[in-house]
Amino acid sequence: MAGAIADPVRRQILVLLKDGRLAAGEIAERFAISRPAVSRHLRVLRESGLVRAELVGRQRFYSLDPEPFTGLAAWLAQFVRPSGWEHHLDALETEVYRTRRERRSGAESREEHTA
Amino acid sequence: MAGAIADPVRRQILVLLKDGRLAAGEIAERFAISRPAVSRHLRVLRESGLVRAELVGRQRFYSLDPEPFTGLAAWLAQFVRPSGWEHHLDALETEVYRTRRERRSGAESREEHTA
DNA sequence: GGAAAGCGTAACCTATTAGTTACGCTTTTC
DNA sequence: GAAAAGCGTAACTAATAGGTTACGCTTTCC
Repeated sequence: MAGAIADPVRRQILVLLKDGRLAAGEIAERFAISRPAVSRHLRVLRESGLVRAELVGRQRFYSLDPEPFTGLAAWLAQFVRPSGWEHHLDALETEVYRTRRERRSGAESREEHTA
Repeated sequence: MAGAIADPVRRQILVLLKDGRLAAGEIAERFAISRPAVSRHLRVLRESGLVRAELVGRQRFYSLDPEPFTGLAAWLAQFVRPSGWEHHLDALETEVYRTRRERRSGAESREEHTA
């Protein structure tokens, strides 16, 4: 996931998709690189779950899947101080975790390990 | 910046520094890889502004610079659904829990669900 | 002053990544 | 049914990333 966002082309693709779904060709023609190159970027985005493909005829429409972003946002929230909804995330974190733990009482006691 | 957090070792270093400053050696001994390898990760983090080094005697203390995180957080905010607390909670629960668990186990080997 | 501690850098090797061209498979169009 | 449109995949190449060992520079310690 974090690796998927590391590439500038992929980040740009995500921004493009923010306005709605686009066919693979429509995405590709907005970049200087070859179409297969874009196609593989799309595959990376697909495999990391950031994007979903929808087959319509011979076209492949790509659209954002916002869910995985939340994970990174939550991770990032550790480092960002109080502002916006990230703060809410941070505040919720403890609560949510506690609830979870209580719910699944007594399983999986993963221990620390300094590899 | 985005490239800096793409690497799991570097992400882990950032998490370590969340609790306060650490000398280069203290950081390095928490990883299985060689000290020079960690040293170069630290350089990447330094050059991307996520971390700052402070020379004390023959030691180099590293500490977080939280400011650059805000930029990525802002970029990321574009993609997170702005509506629906319920949705947030539901979607976040798993992620937040996962983050917590990673924080405790210190390893982080997940993060690839490859649809 | 010399040994050792603490870190960074250099040189080198390998695995991964991002790009290219060539090609093949469906679906539409005429 | 043949041509063309739309996309993905394969094979290959060049660049980059991340790891290792060897080494050099300061600072502390005796």
